[in-house]
Amino acid sequence: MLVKRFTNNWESRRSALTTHVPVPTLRRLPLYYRELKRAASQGLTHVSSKTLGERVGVPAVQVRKDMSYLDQKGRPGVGYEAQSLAAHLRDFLGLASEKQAVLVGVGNLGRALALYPGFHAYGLRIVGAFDNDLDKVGQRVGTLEILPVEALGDIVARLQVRVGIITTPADAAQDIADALVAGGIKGIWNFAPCRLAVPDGVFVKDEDLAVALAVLSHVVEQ
Amino acid sequence: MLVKRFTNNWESRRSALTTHVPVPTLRRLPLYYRELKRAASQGLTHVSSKTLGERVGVPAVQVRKDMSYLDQKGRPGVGYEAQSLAAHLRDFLGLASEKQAVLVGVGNLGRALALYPGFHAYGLRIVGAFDNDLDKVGQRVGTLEILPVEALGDIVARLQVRVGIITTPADAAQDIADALVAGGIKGIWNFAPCRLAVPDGVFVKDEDLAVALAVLSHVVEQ
DNA sequence: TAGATTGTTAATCGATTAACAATC
DNA sequence: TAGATTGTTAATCGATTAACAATC
Repeated sequence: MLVKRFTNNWESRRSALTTHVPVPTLRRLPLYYRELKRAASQGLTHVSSKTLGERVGVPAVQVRKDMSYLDQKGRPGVGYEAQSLAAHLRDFLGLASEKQAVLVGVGNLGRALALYPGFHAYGLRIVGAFDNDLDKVGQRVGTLEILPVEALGDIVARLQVRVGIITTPADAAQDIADALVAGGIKGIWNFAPCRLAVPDGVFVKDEDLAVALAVLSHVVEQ
Repeated sequence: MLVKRFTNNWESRRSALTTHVPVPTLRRLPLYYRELKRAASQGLTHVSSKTLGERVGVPAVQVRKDMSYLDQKGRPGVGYEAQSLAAHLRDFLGLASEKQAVLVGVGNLGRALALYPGFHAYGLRIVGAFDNDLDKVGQRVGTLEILPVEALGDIVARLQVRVGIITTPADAAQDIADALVAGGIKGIWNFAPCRLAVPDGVFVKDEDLAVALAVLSHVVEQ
């Protein structure tokens, strides 16, 4: 069932993505995970695809189909075991193992992300914050000292950091991406409003708030 | 070509969305807009679908197909007129007219969004910031005074605010959504990690950072 | 057993893309 | 004109969903 597939998706590119699971399914998994944990914390041992679907906003059959990609089985007439399914999703999504990340661009957004406590639950730990503004260098965001961007590639390489978060203006983003790639980064979470050129094997997730805003804007307009 | 369509998409729900344009296309439009403006500012009068596609990360034929949904014509052998196409996209997306928004939940993320200057270019103006923490009420974010959530519904109704931004914890989000809806809101940009129940006609755009993070996490894992 | 629910196949739906004639 | 590029039809691709037998 292991399928090699080319993903041309503009919002999550990677040259040759080898995976069991369609990207739309992959995006639903964290939602299932969230609701399974919620159910478990409420003392429920089992959750049906119907219930889970309602809480996440997809049809029951979609839930079952998604689970089939992961080879996760439920009990007919009963449902899925909440705890163990949550644990499987957590492992599959790689939320259990801590992943180090660096954040580049300590503006308002960068600062908010650096201070956001929720990432910890998803296994992300920001171990370095960088900025090219020498006035900011040396200051702190939370417990982190802001470092000069010149040190970026070196530190990424030395600490073997896997994830880079770019919260710089658009015109700086490509240089930052290049430095991250040179340091051996695996994935980039790009909040800058531009497309990044990266080599094969580096995954880019664009998080362009303007895109969401434009869609919202259009729909609200009339 | 006006088609009534039911959208069951978990990440952008609305009961009966009446539109010319498929949602995937709609999400590419702001990217085209961005690159067309960039091209125009560099003095280019025309941009081909090939060039535009390259900058946005989609095939040229995709660009042309998307433009055909909007009845936007290019000149064979020449391309699309950058200025006028950008203007059309701006109008279509409703970026030209200013839309008022309220923001609820002035934590780190809420504060960052409230201070984010980029929204202005997309026609969004945050006219109110709310929090249920009485210690925060009366303080300022930028030029805005933080107001108590009790005043939310009333102010939304009085100012006829169209957009609500929720940056509260998950357990508070539904109550906030209810208050927004009661005030007559049209669209909700929901950063809280939960699904909101809203009546037909209210559009919800979920912006769950954990979802992006989980996908990134999975891909980077191995 | 009866009722609930799963897992999977096949049908459907809709977006992407290939092909190519039309046009500047 | 020749070359570039558009616009659109039809083919393809892949995800969602309906249907239903299997199972607890």
